[in-house]
Amino acid sequence: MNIHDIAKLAGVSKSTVSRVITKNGYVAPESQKRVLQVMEEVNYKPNMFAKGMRTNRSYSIGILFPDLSNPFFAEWYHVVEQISESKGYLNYICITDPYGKTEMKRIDDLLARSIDGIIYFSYQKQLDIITKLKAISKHTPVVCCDEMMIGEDLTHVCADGKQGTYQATRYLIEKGRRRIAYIKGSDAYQVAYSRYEGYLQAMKEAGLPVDGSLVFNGDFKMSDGMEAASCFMKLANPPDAIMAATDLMAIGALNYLNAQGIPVPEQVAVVGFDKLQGTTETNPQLTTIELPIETLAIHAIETLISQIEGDKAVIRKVFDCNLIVRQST
Amino acid sequence: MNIHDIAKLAGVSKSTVSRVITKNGYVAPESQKRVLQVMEEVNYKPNMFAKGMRTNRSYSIGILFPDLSNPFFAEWYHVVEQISESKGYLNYICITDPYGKTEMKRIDDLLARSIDGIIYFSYQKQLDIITKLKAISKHTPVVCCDEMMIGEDLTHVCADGKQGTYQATRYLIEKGRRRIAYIKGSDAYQVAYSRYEGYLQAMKEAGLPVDGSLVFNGDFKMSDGMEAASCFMKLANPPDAIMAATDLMAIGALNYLNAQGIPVPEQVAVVGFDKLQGTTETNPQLTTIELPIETLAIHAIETLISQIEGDKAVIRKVFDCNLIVRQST
DNA sequence: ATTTGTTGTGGGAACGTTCCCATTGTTACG
DNA sequence: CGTAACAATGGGAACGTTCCCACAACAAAT
Repeated sequence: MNIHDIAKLAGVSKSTVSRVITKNGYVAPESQKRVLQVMEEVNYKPNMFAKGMRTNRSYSIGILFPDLSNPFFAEWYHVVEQISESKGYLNYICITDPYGKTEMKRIDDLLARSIDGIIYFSYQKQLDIITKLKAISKHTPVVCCDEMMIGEDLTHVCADGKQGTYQATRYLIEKGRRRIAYIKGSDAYQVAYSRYEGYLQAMKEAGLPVDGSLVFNGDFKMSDGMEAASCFMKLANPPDAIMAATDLMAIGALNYLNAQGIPVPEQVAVVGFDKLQGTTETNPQLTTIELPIETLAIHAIETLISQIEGDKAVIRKVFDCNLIVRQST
Repeated sequence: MNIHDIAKLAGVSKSTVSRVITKNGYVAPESQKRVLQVMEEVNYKPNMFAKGMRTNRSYSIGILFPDLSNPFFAEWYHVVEQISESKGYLNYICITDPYGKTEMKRIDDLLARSIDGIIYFSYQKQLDIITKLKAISKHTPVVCCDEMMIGEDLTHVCADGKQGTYQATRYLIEKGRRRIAYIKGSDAYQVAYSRYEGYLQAMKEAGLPVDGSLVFNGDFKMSDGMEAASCFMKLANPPDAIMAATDLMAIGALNYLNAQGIPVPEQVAVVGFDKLQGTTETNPQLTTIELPIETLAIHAIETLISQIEGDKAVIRKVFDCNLIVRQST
């Protein structure tokens, strides 16, 4: 069933039908009514291929995630999907491996499908990908969502994890904590490094030394948090606060401290990062740094769509992370 | 840059270029080489709209999830994405709300994009959707992944949660447990009900009464598991085993029992469902029923693609869930 | 009375592929 | 040597849209 059949059934030309569909040009109210009625009756759906061939628009967006099992992405996408659908777009989701080896291939796959725009997430900063994204953005809008893109000449919408950690560290210092330990995420993840930098900066500004034995290299797992806390508390001079690059590791640390009967926050304060749902169910409730997921999602998709629909400027939006003070500090 | 330009650059006709691209028909090795070389040089990408208009194939698949925050879907999709990409397909991901109000709209959105196939997940059994899917599957392959579709005349690939729970319940009975409590998931979710049925069937077959006070209506949250265990253990005649419809609720129950100093598994055995990663880190390690996620994912996508590529039969694959015996029983 | 502008309509080219058909060599075989 | 089969090629229609263009009817302005 095509535009031609509709035209015949409604007793008009295909041009008139096209004008009704695209809402473009003059068409008599009566003709319009008849065409719409026929389209409804036969459940006419325009052919996207033919439409796309003429307009070069697919109403499809490509999104690259490094790893969907991270609840951040699931939550972010929930919000994005709703907005994009309401504006007429559907999203391709590609999972790139966390070490970025498959990103090029996925980007080419997406471009081959004439997507209208790309949203890009990654765990690592890769120069060849950045070069490619810049080239692509000359003709197809690209929105990057990693804070490692801050400073690059690419549209980006992200949160400032460095600022978040800096803020939390300063808060601990103001509350009188002096020996503040830090559980890092894996260096392979750029975001982990940014967070760590916020800690370093706050310590430095306060004139506090960063003791090497108070920095633990974790890998985001709860068990890493337990191990880190165990190492810290066995030191001759244990810390009076523990910050972790993720809530999961903070919960691990909390579990260790609870099991050992070390009072939190009296003896040791604990701060996480992410504001996972589970962090209100810990004992004591975990102080954490909130990643403004919904804000990020809304701005990412709205920025992309505005660029698809004509906005040409490079847009940079960096949102702050808020410290959520609860019982563990 | 189109097929015409390539033809001119390679000194052949567009027909020959087309033959090279589609690998269809005779073409001299020398011509082929030249064409491929030119395509490489100018980084030619065929126009999917034009291609699709002729072939009616988009190499795109639509997937409907009721809720991406459930780690099952994330893990399942990781596997599916890799396979579909290797076979030349990319996937649209739609999130339908858990109560199924937006499914119709999303299905229409997908069909408007001429997807080659649909994979459908839902939490609830809805007759109008089933009718629609059956109609669609006359021209576009549909694979359903919910066990509520067992028995319907629709291709499905799913796990048998009833069988899994049945098997685990029998195991507990064989080990001498007699008062077995069950923490249900919400009735709004078909899968929760199926699991519950397995429990009922095993109890009935063993001639054990199902005491109403030993069945708790939960809602999948960890706190529901704690509450359930608390109710159960305060009974005059408390259970000697607790099964839960999900690991998360089982972990909640375990936490309560540990906090109360009730020995697991000596006094009460605990069994979960899902085999979440975290279940090896509990104390004691949780016995659980394994949902064969990878198997489900592989068969779902391979079944769909085989149907897209010509297989016309309705295919039904139902996989067993395996009991993973660990320390909590 | 002629021009100008507005409203409404239909015809046809174009988008970039695929694939059918016709044509030309070349090889194989009776 | 004639014919059939095969290998290689190019021309052109078709897919279902959009959009430019031409044109008709009529109203308003000159």
